[in-house]
Amino acid sequence: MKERHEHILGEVVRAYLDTGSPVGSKLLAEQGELGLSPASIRNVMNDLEKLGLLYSPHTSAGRVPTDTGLRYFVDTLMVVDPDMRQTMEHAISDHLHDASDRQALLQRATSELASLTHFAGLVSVREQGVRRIQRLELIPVSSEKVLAVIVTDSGEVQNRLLARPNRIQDAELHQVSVRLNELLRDCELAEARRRLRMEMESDRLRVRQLLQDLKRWADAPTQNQSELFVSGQRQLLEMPEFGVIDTVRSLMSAIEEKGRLLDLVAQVEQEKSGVKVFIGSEHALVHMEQVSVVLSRYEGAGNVVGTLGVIGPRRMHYDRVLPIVDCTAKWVSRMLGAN
Amino acid sequence: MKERHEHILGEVVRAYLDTGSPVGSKLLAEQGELGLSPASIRNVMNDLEKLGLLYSPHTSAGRVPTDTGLRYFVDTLMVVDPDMRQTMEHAISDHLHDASDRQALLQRATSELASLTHFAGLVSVREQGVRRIQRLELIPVSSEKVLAVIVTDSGEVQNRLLARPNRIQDAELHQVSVRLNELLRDCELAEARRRLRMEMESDRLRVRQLLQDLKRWADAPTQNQSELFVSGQRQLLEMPEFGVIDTVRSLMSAIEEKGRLLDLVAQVEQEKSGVKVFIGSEHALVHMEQVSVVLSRYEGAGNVVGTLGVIGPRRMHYDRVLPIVDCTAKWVSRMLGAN
DNA sequence: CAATGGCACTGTAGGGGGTAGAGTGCCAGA
DNA sequence: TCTGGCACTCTACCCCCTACAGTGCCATTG
Repeated sequence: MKERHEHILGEVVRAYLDTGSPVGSKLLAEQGELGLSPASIRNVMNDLEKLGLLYSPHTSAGRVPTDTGLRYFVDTLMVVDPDMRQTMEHAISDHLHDASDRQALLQRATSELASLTHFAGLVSVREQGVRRIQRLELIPVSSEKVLAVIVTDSGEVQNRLLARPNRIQDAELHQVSVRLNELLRDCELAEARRRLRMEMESDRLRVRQLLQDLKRWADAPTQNQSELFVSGQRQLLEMPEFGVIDTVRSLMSAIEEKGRLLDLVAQVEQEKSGVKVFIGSEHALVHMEQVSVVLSRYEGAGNVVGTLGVIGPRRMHYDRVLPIVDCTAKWVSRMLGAN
Repeated sequence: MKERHEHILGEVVRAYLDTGSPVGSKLLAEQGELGLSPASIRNVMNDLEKLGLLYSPHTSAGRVPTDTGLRYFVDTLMVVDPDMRQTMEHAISDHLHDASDRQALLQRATSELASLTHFAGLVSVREQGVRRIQRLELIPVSSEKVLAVIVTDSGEVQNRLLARPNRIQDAELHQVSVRLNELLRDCELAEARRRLRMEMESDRLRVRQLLQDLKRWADAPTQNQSELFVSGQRQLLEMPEFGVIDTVRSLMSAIEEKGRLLDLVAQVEQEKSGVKVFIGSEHALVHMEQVSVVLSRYEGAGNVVGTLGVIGPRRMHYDRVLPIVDCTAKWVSRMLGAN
């Protein structure tokens, strides 16, 4: 591909990203970036159309970049303004650096992604491999309830209210707590279940019911093993390309059917790191040909792995969005690593 | 108002709720419910229009009930099918009865509201009056982090990860925990702040930094003092009346600007209990004249008070939605009371 | 006197035709 | 190799027109 072709493709993409409407040869010529007459530009555009990088909606409209055209732009033509990247990085670190816990961190990450890009921000968490119990604590809450707190090695905290065994004293409860901690520390979930069952059988602790409850908890399919945080859906409604209610509808479905979107995409990038872009039909999500997804993987201590990014219209300023997603992923990784 | 007028108003409302389009005299006559000719029906409809209960979008369209018309229907004409109510009650209790904690309960309540009504379900929680600390626990998590858990008298649980004081042993940490429990038990937040400050000054515990962190936590504007759970926004997109993107937009804004919606409405029903309905412009939310809100108050142990309900199109089957909201509120109250 | 059938009136939805504008492809000429 | 010119094509939009639905009013009827 000749340099001129690349140049013109770049201009078409830029103009299209700015305006959203098909761009014609006249417009580009008047813009004066390339010092060519409309006719010459038309010739080149014709070539680009034959190459499958542009296409015209109809005879008398301008040209719109195809998915492949945008991909070419993202992969080879796009340059990221270092100043802009710097600014973004500041904004991101400002918002993330003092998050109090993992939950808060990820929540802020989504909302920061959303507010910087004006699209919907997504963050998914997945525990890779098996979780270990790092700590288990029983806290008397009332005469009938005990609060059980479990901390896993990935820094996740889970609470549950359990029934308090009859007439058990705070002190005794504390002993049970200490004993269970010895028993279950650094235990995988499966192992924990096994040990709890054994403990129940020996019933040394007069707290059969409590153990039963704990075991039931451990038995429950660990639903939040894969979570998804989303924010800024509303901003998608502001996008002119989503004037058609149908697109919004499928977009929202895709987001609400939580896992599917990210699971699907996360599979693809199992090994790779760095930012990945799925433009239009590349992600093969039905009815979402007008939608692009920009994702990056992040990692933290204790086998925490996740994917984070934004979902928005195909026509987005990739040169802005990519660095934002990239920086956010790096910061989240850093903060989870320091945990 | 004569019986015939009421009868016809009822039929108009029912037909409108079913179809969503203006209903004409011919349709009602053919339906055969009232054994009158179109002309007679027209006369009555004319009266109803003068009374402000119906209105015609234009000369040659049928009639649509006004907000006042719908209100009259809801207040005096509507009858609730007891079988239907029974079925709903079963569905609701099935989904709520085994919720593990408050958070889970309320979350389920929203999603149940949403799935039964096909509109968006809302549940807000507000701590009425001052919260007291019922229990505070410090749990060592790693060599650098301590998990602080606070249980309030309303049964709410909050976690936060704090920095672990240098070289402090588990045993000592436990002592601090016991000591703080004595100090802060049954304390209001303001009082807790005061005591923490005093404690910090005397610095008996060599854990100044930890106390500082705790105090900062207590200082933070208690954001989740008023929470809002929402689910089923997506279903709103399916409603034909929201074909116009603008309505959806304002609806989503109203929902996202969390508190405003419910706060505003909750004020109105400070003292009253039971289900309240706000039809169209009655709630005075801008751009939401086509939207109705059905709410009910619920109460739980420990000063927990909240509002719960659905938000949907003005054209909703009130005879279905009202009992659903009512039952849900009753069940949530019951379960929070038993806590 | 209440109910009805008839009739003229009115506003909307939706289809057809006509026009302005934008952009293209191609070709001849510099 | 680039450019200006020209014929061509397609859309967006405006306007008009008709079909239709439902009304209000009035004279008539039981």
